[in-house]
Amino acid sequence: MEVTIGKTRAKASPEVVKGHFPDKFKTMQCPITNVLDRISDKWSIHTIILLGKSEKLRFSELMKGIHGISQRMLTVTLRSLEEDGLVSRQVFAEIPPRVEYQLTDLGRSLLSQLIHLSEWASENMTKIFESRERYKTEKV
Amino acid sequence: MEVTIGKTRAKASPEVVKGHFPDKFKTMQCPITNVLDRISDKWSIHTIILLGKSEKLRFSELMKGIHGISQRMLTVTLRSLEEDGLVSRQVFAEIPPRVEYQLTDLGRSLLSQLIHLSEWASENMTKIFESRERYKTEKV
DNA sequence: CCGTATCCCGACGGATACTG
DNA sequence: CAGTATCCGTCGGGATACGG
Repeated sequence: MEVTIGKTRAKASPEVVKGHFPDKFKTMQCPITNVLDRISDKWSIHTIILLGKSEKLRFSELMKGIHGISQRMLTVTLRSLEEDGLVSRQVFAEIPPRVEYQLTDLGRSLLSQLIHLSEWASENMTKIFESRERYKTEKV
Repeated sequence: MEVTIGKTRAKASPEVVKGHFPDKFKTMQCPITNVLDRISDKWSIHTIILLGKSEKLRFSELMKGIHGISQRMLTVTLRSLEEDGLVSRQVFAEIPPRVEYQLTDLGRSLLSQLIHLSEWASENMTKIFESRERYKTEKV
């Protein structure tokens, strides 16, 4: 597995090469990096894991389930998950409006990976915290 | 597996509750979130994967291997990986100086998780890119 | 209820210059 | 070589207000 990071633009104009890279160049990065960037997003991970626990969830249910997320970030997160085909969105023409989200097959296949990752985190966080403490005191 | 996101401060003073949360409160988040935050960092993932390919690597070798990273971010990344006990750092008292980094056992156990994740990414990125294209055209 | 639009602050991280 | 220190632009994302 070859992972190329950074911008893989062939030959950009010099004034673009220097300085910061605008958003439009992000899509031209290494594909794996590109995909991992989305996946590794904090809110995305938790949204997917939460959706994995229930078949379908409404917007407001997700808000309650993901402690600390703002309405804006939930919307943004759900849109990009939908864009990537990981989550499906169904709007009901009712009053009051109802919108239901659920994982797609692709989303569920990612879920299992994320569960492994978060299990690793929960199994090893004690070691990590101990290591941080050790590092802190050594620094003093 | 219960995942609590966000700030779990019990009762902060009102003027702190409102507005942004400074760095010092990040450590008081949910442990799993806390650990995942570090792990899901773009540069950390690639540093770990690169270190997984070789037994030991020098600072300059890592610089070359991780395309696009700055000296500053490599230093910062390596320090936090060392702090978390995922990477070990060995300094040789030579002129010119030599510093070698390698994964710890903990780091290697994380590596296998990350490899699974990036294999998932490379297996499914076509689907994801197709989905993004579809989304884009639907939006028009 | 489920968003979108706007404002705005502060963290992230690149560029650069300097050391042991 | 392997960093550290500083400056500073960019942008993620919270708060808020409003729309269908």
